[in-house]
Amino acid sequence: MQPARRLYRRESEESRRSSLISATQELVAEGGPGAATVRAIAERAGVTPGLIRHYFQSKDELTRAAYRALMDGMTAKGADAIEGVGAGPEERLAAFVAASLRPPVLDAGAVVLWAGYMHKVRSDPDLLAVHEAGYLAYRDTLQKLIESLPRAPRPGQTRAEAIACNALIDGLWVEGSLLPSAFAPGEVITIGLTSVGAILGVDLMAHTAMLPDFGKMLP
Amino acid sequence: MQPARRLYRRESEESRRSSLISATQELVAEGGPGAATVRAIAERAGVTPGLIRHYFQSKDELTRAAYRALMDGMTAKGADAIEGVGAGPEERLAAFVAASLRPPVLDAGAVVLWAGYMHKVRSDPDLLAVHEAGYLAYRDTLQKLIESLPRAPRPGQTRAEAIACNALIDGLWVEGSLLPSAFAPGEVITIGLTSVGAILGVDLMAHTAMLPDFGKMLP
DNA sequence: ACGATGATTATACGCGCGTATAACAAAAGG
DNA sequence: CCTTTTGTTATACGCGCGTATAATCATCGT
Repeated sequence: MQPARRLYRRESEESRRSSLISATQELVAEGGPGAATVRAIAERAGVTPGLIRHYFQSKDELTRAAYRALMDGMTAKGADAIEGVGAGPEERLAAFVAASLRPPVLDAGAVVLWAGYMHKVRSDPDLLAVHEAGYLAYRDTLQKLIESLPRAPRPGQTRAEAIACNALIDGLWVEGSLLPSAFAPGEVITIGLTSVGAILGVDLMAHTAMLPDFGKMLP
Repeated sequence: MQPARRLYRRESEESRRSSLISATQELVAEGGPGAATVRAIAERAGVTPGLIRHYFQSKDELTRAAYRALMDGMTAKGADAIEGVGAGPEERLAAFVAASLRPPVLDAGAVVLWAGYMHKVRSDPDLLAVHEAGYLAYRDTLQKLIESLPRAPRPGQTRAEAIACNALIDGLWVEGSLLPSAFAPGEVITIGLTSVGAILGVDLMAHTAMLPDFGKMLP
């Protein structure tokens, strides 16, 4: 008598693909790129290893899909944050900055995941394009928010400001996620708002009334 | 007749260790953590794989040594930049910022190397300590430079400013290295100096006369 | 009810990994 | 010049990797 063959249900292609992509992201976030083996991914997704190659031509293709999904998700969360927020340009910008420096965007797993793919971004033209598109999309959103501020900028000024604010937010995102214990609650958001305001010459801290749970964090 | 045994020279422990560490760093920078196998490292260092285990108890120990060396090297380069620079606080700060945003610190290989170790930083207490020490040392240097500026800061202000400037520099370092084609020559340094100045309320661009080759980059 | 379809499982293969250990030879001492 | 020491090479082992392919059975159209 041999062991019973494993029972299973058929699922839609979309469901399987997203399960496998999520499992890949989780494993990379938890243990780095090396932890995302086909066997581990399959186990996390509740299937057997062979199925991966039924939906993706190779592990590399799954890897690319997971990176694409990460980038899309991050920009989507940023866009969500300025949906339905009051009409004031300062308020909208403050909401965007704060959303980028708060979970689920501010998350150690996300940073490790992003970092884990970095070397592939350099060597794989396809992934480089994904990265560049994601980066520029984020920066473009930021630049449009900056342009809507009531100021009279010199030509080329908003581009430089958008790059600077983007870099500032990125840096806070990384260190705030990686060394959360080095910061007081809400400190990262406060520093982000204050500094973006200083770069742009506006007072964003005066427009934080609508940020969820932000008032409670301040001393 | 069997193939001749490979000739070799004996070398000092220090020389071997640093060769192996350099080889590890190069390989991670070029192809990510997965490319730094014991066989590849040994070949790059001009030895055979077994020698690695003569100088390091395990590959993991070599990995840790390589990360430590990266962090030490980066902070050392930052400290070098303010050695022997004119006495003005603004000049010294400008030199420090510029040095962080220019090769050899601004380098795609260094970013990939740094990113490649990120997941280990989270899971290995030893590496986390190295990272935290390096991060805080850099931030501390920055904070001391900020405190030397001719201003009257509120209590706690310089800490927040140092965090912000550090994050800004980090973000520019990453994107400037990863997407060099997205920036004009010297643009990253200009944006860094302008934005750090804006955060601190000083004009650093007025103190760039002593920066090597910087004037030539401006339009 | 049942046969066709293809999503899913099961099994196997070859390769490169990190590691362990024995054989060798280059340098140093007497 | 011969012996000792030990830095270095050579070889092997077991494991887990990504991949390939065959067997199976859940589902669906008729």
